[in-house]
Amino acid sequence: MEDQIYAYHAEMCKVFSHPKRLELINVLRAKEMSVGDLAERLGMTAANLSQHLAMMRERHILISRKEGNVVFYRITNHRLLDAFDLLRDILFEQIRQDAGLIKQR
Amino acid sequence: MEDQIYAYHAEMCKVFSHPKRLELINVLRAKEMSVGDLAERLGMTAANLSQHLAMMRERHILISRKEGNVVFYRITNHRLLDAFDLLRDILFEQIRQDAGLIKQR
DNA sequence: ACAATACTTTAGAATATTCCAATATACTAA
DNA sequence: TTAGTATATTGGAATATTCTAAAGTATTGT
Repeated sequence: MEDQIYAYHAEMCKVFSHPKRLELINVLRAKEMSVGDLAERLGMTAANLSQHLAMMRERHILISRKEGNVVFYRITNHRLLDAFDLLRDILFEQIRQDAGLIKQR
Repeated sequence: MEDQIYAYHAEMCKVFSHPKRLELINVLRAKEMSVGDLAERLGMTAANLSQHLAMMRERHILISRKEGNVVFYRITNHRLLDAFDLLRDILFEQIRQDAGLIKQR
């Protein structure tokens, strides 16, 4: 039971463990976007992007909306951005500290 | 440059993307622990655990302290636990919502 | 109906992650 | 010095992730 929670937790975190998926989340911060626009913005093929989008949709991180021929994606729960920001902040703190250790010598 | 940040960000998040590493972080929440005790608590071989510990050490998530024969590990930056808790919370929220959708039918 | 556009899916190769088993290292105690 | 304990590292097999290329689906415009 507890193990199951860790497993789900890890599955959700896998979303964050790819640079392009992080960029995607950051780009969708303010507004929804079409697959085509996202592909251009991120410099990826539509096929590859679509795979990432699918895995994030399955995990309920993103939802899509179809308008004619075009599919728009947006972030499901904006608290996810709080997690994104917090992790990035911790990273920056760490980088500053590591830099400090080098300077000290 | 911006790409580099996403790459580092993703590297840090990989720590969270394995159930046993999450459990490890959660167990080290309150206190440092020896490798032996951790191995027993998590039900892993010392060798396997040691590999996870090494990757977390390299990313400066954990630090170790040696006392005689025994190595103790602890969390470097406790803000990481805030991220852990936030992500878990988002997960629970999601599970509740998904359950709600099923009940509605 | 046909071609074009936007996106998705599938198959498979390349790469990365994970685990186990065996060996290596560091320290302690006899 | 030797044996024992605790941890780390290495090599290799099993599995998972990622990307590319090609084919598939849905919708629009002619």
